Amino acid sequence: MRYSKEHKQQTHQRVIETASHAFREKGIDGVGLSNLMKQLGLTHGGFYDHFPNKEALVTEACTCAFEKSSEWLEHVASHYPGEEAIKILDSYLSQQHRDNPGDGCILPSLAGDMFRQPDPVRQVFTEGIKRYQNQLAQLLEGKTEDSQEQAIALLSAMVGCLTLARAVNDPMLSDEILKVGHNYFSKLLGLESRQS
Amino acid sequence: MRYSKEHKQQTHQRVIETASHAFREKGIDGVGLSNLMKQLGLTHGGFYDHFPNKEALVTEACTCAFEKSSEWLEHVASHYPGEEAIKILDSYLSQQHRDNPGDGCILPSLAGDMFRQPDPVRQVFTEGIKRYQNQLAQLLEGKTEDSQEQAIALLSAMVGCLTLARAVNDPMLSDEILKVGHNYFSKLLGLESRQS
DNA sequence: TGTACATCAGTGAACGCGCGTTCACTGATGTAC
DNA sequence: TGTACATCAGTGAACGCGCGTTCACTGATGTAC
Repeated sequence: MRYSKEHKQQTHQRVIETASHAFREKGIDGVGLSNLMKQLGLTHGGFYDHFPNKEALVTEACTCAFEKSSEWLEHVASHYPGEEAIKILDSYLSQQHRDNPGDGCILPSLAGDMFRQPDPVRQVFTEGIKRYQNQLAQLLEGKTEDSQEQAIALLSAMVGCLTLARAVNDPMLSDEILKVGHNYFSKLLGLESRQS
Repeated sequence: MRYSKEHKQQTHQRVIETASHAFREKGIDGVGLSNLMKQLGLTHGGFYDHFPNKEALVTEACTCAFEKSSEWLEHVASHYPGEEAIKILDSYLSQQHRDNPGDGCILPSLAGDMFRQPDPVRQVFTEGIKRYQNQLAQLLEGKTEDSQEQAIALLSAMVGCLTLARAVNDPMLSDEILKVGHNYFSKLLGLESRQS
């Protein structure tokens, strides 16, 4: 079949977005290219018209996931001026986020495997984390003097908290981890005094 | 070959301990049973004299890793009375720990994959995390009223911090993540005022 | 003390399976005349 | 407007590979006599 000029680009983008979701949900090794293409109504052979190999897809899919997080941060920044930080905590440490890894932040899903990945993928993560840090720092700016440091501490804490909340199979413990994390990490930001 | 009575038990234990290290270093899917047995000077066929399947090894190896963490906490508790919390942070967020995942805490290595694992493995993690929380809480007891909550918040934060420090391939950023995490999370514990 | 035998931890060939990757092919469509 | 052709996104059989798992076998050793 021959298609319009943008058709191949669209397919390329669809593969990336489907993969981005699937990787977060099932892990990188948990997603086979054959199954992935089938999800899109295509066959596995066509994959190599779009990417030289699986690793290239992984880097593009991770880039895409970080991009989504960046957009989310911008969205929060523009819609909740003055209470960005607490909104980020609310959303990041929500049951909704915990229960839908495929739609959420890539860090709790895949960061734990990063030190075992080839360098191009780690590179994408490194840049993604730096960008995350910068954007968070911007939102915290003015509230503290060391917003860059606060940003990376907050990101670390949120990632760990969501990771543990997902890991346990006891729903009550999981809920508690989210609740306690939300409570303590807002203290970390000095938000406690603002709220009370 | 026929051996002394304890010989099989010893082999069983050696498999578990080698696997426990290998899983943390290479991930569960990254460790093949054939290679694992070869590391021990055995052949892959013998594996099934010790375990019904790989999943059983995974649960035993994870249990073993949590046990090691528990011993480490006890060690800190008995050797640094009065400054347990800061010693835990020092050690957990150290370059040594970051650079040796195989010998370290299982959580930054494998917790991110747990929500994709079968239930028996998640069960081991759930119990391990509860035990971690209780032991940490005991060390914090007296310093705060809500030591259970503080314990799980601290654990979350440390796990996330080490995970990100390992994920990035920029050594300076990685060091900074550790340093900033150490700084901020000791604030979270109210240790800052104690030290200054 | 010496010999025959039972035990059983460990061996290694073989299995089916899904993986990433390759490649000769297809066939609908845009284009040239 | 109608026809022949070139394009190229997508097809699907085939590849080698490592995986988890099975199983008939081995052979050193403890034990019985």
